[in-house]
Amino acid sequence: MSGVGHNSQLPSFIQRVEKLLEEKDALSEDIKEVFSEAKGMGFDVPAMRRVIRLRRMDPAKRKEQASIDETYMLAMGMLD
Amino acid sequence: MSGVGHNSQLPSFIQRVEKLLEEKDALSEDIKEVFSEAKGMGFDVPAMRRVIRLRRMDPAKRKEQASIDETYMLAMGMLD
Amino acid sequence: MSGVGHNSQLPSFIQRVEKLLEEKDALSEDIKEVFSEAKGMGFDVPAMRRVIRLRRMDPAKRKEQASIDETYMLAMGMLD
Amino acid sequence: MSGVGHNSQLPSFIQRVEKLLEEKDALSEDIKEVFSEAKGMGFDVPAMRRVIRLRRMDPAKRKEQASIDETYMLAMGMLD
DNA sequence: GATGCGCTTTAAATGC
DNA sequence: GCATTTAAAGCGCATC
Repeated sequence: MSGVGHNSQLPSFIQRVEKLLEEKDALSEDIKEVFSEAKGMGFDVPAMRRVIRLRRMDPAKRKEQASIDETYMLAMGMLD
Repeated sequence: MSGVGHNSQLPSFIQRVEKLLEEKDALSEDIKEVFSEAKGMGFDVPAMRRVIRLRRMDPAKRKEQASIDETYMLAMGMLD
Repeated sequence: MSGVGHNSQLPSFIQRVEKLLEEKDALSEDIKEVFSEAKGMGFDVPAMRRVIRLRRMDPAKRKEQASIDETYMLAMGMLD
Repeated sequence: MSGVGHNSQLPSFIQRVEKLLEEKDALSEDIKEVFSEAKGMGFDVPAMRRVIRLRRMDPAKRKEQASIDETYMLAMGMLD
């Protein structure tokens, strides 16, 4: 069974989430505009996304992953 | 070919995006907390998400979809 | 630390997975073709997908979800 | 408007897709088992997935991407 | 060992 | 074909 919450409280929760979602949407728009501007100056947007993802990773974890990847690629003959 | 942009301008773009992403992350955290609070009061969080998704859809589109779905479900014998 | 596996065994595992992935890709292609054919006859593909998704759900679970959704939508004044 | 297709034909399309989906599910299970076996022998499954993804990319495209990534990372001071 | 759940990441699909 | 939006998969964790 689900839903023992008092349903009169539901609108408040829903509206709080919706307000936050609207703010998220606005930020997504802002990000899109930055990428659009960068693209207009000749930058490669997917590459920018990849770099940003790497920068957001923990550096130690990133190095560890790169090390394992290299080991596995070597074992697969992908580095010759 | 990609990347004719002047790379000295890249850090500015990247940093602008990263700042916006941090704000998005903060909002995601806020949303998570609202759902957590709602869950603590007995609400069904996946159901809340479904309702929110419906509310964010264009009403006309929502009705149209529901109508088609019903037609197809009827054709599939799912409504007996 | 990761990767105590004997790397000489890695290619076998990788190739087994890749073969299975190719078979999955072929099936995905087949599915795409069925939808394409259906679309060509006037069917609404996204609606078909929604119906299929519903059919793949456990019926009891589906009913339970629909019931909760209705309760919540009622609480949100979406059913008037 | 959607749905000019003759609905008596819908079940056939739906069932064809569902059959293919079941086959896909079976393959997904098989893949999961291979990874589970590999994991049991000490291999790093996420790393295996990354390697497989790289292997499935077009080599020229992969090289091109790596090159751009390096350029951008250099511009961001991530390679010092 | 397998089940469920929340979160993250990845892939697919839709629409322009 | 490309970009956005949406759905699915995978992973970690907790539990039984």
